[in-house]
Amino acid sequence: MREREAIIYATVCRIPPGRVATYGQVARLSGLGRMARQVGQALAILPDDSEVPWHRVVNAQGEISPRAGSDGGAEALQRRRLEAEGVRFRAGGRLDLRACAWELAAEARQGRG
DNA sequence: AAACTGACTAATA
DNA sequence: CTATTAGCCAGTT
Repeated sequence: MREREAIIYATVCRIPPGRVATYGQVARLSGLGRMARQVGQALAILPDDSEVPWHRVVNAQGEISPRAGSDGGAEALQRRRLEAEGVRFRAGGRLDLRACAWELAAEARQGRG
């Protein structure tokens, strides 16, 4: 396990249930700057049943990022897990980042806004 | 070393 | 909204 991956996993584990974060956001919060792609790579080597809530990471478009060489099983699993946490998708498989995006500042506000 | 690839993102038309 | 372009960085061949 490389250090970078450990940092990324730690950050992903900080995403609360029912909320999502973007790859770039995770990279930044991990102090990795523009390494959004590395976040994806780190999550890619993760097993589907990992304790890391990888399903709470989506792309900047607010949609589940398509995997390469997959039948869509992982994407379907990700969506099911998010829906199970209360994240609701809009038509087109997209979700409202404005509603369920993980905002650190919101942790203190808790509903104000 | 060079080329290619990938669970990305922002800007532009 | 879609499509294209440019930037990004690490891993693999």
